[in-house]
Amino acid sequence: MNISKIAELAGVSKATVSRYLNNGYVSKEKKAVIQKVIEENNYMPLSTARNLRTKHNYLIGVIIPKLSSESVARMIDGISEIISDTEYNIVLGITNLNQNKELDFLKIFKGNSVDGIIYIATEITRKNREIIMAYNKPVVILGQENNDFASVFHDDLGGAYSAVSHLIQQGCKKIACVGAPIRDKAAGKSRILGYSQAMSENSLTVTPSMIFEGDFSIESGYNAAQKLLTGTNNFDGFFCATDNMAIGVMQYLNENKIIIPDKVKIAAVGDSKMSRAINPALTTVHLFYRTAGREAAQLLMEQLEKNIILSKNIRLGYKLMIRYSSKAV
Amino acid sequence: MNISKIAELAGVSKATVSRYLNNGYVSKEKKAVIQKVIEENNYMPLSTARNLRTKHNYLIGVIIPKLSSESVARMIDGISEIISDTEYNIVLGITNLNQNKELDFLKIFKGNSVDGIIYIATEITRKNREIIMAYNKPVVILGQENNDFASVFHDDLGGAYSAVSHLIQQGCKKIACVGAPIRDKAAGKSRILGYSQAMSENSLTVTPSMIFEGDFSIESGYNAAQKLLTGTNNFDGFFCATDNMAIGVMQYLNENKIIIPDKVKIAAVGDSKMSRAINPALTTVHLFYRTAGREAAQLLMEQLEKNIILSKNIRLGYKLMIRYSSKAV
DNA sequence: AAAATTTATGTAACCGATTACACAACTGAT
DNA sequence: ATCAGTTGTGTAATCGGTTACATAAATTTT
Repeated sequence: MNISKIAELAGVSKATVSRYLNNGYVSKEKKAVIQKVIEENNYMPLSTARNLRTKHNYLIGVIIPKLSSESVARMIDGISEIISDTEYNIVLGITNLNQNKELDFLKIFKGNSVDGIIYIATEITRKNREIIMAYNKPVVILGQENNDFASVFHDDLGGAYSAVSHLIQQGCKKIACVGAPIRDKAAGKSRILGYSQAMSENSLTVTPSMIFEGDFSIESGYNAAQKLLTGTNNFDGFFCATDNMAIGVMQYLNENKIIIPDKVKIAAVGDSKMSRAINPALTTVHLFYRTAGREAAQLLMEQLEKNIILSKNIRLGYKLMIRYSSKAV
Repeated sequence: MNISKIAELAGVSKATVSRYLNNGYVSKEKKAVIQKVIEENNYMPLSTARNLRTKHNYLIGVIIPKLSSESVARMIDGISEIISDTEYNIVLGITNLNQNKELDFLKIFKGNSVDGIIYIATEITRKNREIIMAYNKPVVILGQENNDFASVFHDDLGGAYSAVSHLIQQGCKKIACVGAPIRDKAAGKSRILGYSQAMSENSLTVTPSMIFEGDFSIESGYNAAQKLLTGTNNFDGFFCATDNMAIGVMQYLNENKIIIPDKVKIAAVGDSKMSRAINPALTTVHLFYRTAGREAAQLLMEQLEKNIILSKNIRLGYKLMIRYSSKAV
């Protein structure tokens, strides 16, 4: 069933049917006939054909490192909240933290004709930038600041800074840092920087041996605690770049009967569901992931609607959620 | 830049360029020229045009209730693992547990021309079935058994049965059940059935007041515990249809100084990351979500490749992960 | 009442690829 | 040397919509 058959059955030209579908000039009488024929035949225009002519695809590509991460899931939920009011749909590109896959998806999406891209990047390399530059459709970088393109990001540095400052206020003198990979600008570099800044502003020294680079996993948090607590190191605080790694740290402390928050206080970033569920509840920085997703989607939609390319940058705040893991005793 | 321009620049017809792109007969010499021109111009064929002609879209629709659920995330990870080896991409339909949205997506996907659908359904109503029936492309129902269409699902009943049997073995006599909405065939109905079956087979009575219907959330687990433990009820065990709700139960027990597993033992279903992270670690049934996603994707791919519609049904097993929360004291 | 505008409709071109068909040239088998 | 099969290429049709253009009728403005 196609537009020509419908036109034939309705006794009009296919142009008229097309106008009916796109709210063009059609008389009441013909409207009624066309509607009837369409309903009877359960006709639905083939989007491919329309897309070819109109150069619209009503698809936006979303490139993400992985799904099984609460922060990513929340951002996508935010995106989908905005998208679902429009006639756009989301095409997912899951890279599994593989740099080449990111490039692949950028290429595929270019060819596969999505109308725009939301890109949750870990690291934006020169190559990535080149591809995006050559892409003549709107792109929004989500989760990290970027001056070349539109971006929506969190105040990772500020968040980390506030968490570490809080630990210091609660009496910590020697705070370890379990960071994320530094090539990850937002979760890695910025949060470690926030840690360092808070420490130095409070005249607390930071040595490289106080910092462990984890990989986001619970296990790496566990390993971090194990490694950091060997020898004469007697930390009284842990700052973790992610809740997940903090949970690993807590597991290790637990197993070794190091009481939280009596002996060691902990703070992290993420405010995941788990941070509230575990015992003791974890002090952590809330980042507005869902809002970030919404903002990114809105920014993309604005560009698609107005058919322009913006390079607006939106920074979102944070909120320190103080819970039991950092309580002064 | 389109195929005609490339053809012109390469001094051949566009048919030859198309053959070059699709591994048809092209002489070595022309191949070289075409390749050069394509590279110089960074040409990439417009998928819309190809799709219109070939009736392929290289897109599969994945309908899910929500993303911020570990089980769903794991299933999609499994799907994407299989998909990423092909030239297909995933179009996401997030329904937010809204029945109408499910219908909408089924319709949109039909028009938007995805080549097949993987449908993680909660409840398959008559209307849903009708739409899918009318859809002449392959559909795989993921997460619940279905005789009308291809499906990949877990042994929810068996899993729940084994968890409850285990609690009984550990000495529990009076076990409460925190279930999921019964209209959810898999997580709701089947798991409650598994609970009931294990109880009755061990000559333990079940009354309606021993069952609470939660909504998947941690809060509903908390509320369930609160409600179930009022009055003279003195449960010595809790079976929860999901880890999330079990965590809510544990929070309540914790706050009320009811020691786990000494006073009350707990078992759940899901084997989420959280179930390992919390203290005490939660005994829970592992379901092979990632595998399920892979199987569903493979089943869909098989149908797409062979251009047939199958209604194969694949049941996956389970594995009881025994942890501290159900330890006999 | 004439002119200008809006409404209504059909014809045909177009979007950018694939592919059936025709035909030629080359290869190998008889 | 002839015939069949494989390889190579161009022309033109096709997929199913949208839209520029032409034209006519209905409506509004002057």
